Amino acid sequence: MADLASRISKPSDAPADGPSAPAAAAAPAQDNGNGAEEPVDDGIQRGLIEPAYDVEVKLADLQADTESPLYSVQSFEELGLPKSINDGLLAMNFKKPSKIQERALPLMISNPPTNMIAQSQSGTGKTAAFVLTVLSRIDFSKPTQPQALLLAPSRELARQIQGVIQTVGQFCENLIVEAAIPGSISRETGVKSSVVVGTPGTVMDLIRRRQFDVSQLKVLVIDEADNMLDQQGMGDQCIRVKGMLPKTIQILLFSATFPDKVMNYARKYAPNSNEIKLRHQELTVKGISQMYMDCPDESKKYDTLCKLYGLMTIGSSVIFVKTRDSANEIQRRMEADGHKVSALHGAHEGQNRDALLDDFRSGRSKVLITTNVLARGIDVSSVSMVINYDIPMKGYGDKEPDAETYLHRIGRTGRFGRVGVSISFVYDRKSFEALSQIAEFYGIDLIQLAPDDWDRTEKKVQEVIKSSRAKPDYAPNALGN
DNA sequence: AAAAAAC
Repeated sequence: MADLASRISKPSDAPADGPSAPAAAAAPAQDNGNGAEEPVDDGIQRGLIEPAYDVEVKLADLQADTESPLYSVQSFEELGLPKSINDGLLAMNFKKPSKIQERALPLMISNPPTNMIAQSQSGTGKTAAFVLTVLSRIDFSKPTQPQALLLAPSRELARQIQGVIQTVGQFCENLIVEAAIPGSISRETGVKSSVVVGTPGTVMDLIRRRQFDVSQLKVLVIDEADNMLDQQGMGDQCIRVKGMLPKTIQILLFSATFPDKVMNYARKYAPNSNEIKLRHQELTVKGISQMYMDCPDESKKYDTLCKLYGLMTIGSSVIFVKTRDSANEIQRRMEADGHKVSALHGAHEGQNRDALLDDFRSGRSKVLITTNVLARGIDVSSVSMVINYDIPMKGYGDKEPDAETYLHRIGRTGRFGRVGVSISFVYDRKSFEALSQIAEFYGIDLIQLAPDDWDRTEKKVQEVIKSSRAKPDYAPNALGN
């Protein structure tokens, strides 16, 4: 692959240009119209960023006809939730609803229950929004009667959501939350909780074995819904699961991305929904400084990765690769080269996966090499750098860049107003053009880094990462850590 | 040509 003639630019080249190139950051002044922000000259955002946010709310016919529903709330108290739930929010240091929460929550908790399709940038509080809705619908006097079902695309995300529900609901008496993931539900007893968070296959299995009584379910939440409904296999399972649930169940679909094609499925799956949708130019998170490294050939990607190790461990970092095998291979080589890294993917045992992620969350491990299994939803506030070792491609044959997965991957940093860095590796025309198309899709510029100008790379990355260590003054992450 | 998700 070391075809020097085919690479786009030498490391020492001036920033790439041309309409389809990821142009070097061209001094976008951040101006929120109130003059409070200093213009910056390098495209790097510093400190805590209040996300610019333009929601488009489309009301379901039912609610468009009524005047009563609140369209926006300024505080959680206004929602009129039980004190136990408000106490949970307080304990998590959730002081004020995020944008998505203030718009979506009143629509979701109102009666009669109405379906919702909600889109919001990564790290802006979607999880807490649907968790509050779920808790608002639970009758706590029936603690072992399943009343809410939440589906997620990976065991890691299901466990994380389970943790958020338990934390927000810590003052709710008799709240039991179970994860329906492989190995978690006892074969003897079956589901014995009011809230179930699971992956589609296991949930299907439990329902078929009659170990999960779905007759009293009030609400179905599908997180990462575009992925869940679009994926072959998971899409079918989601449809079958829905077919077995009460017809009146409230359906809530959440994601940071909803490609047009999948929006059609979503509207069929959750008919007559309220909708909150963003234009794709508004989907990138301002706090994430998106960079790319133009490597001379594929083998230099590994060398570059090793050079970045010192910067990766200032905070925590996630390295995304295409396959399980390359995750293992890079881990093996890095360890042989004296770096401490771990690798998490679907070939590992469930318990091993749980332990690896727990170590990463707690900071015991700081560099995690992984596949797309962790691209979506995973919330670890200390992640200050995301590396796209391989540019995400969709479908068979790697023909098309996967802009949605790119956005979800980089969204593992810059959570809740924090700042972070993403570095995408390109090394040939194909990877360069793929990244260019992604940049064009979102209407963004990427900051170019050159492998042989290490001083500049270090400076660019450090500027962001050091400021990311500052404590946020609002909205801690969804796990409250 | 991948990953994920069930037994």
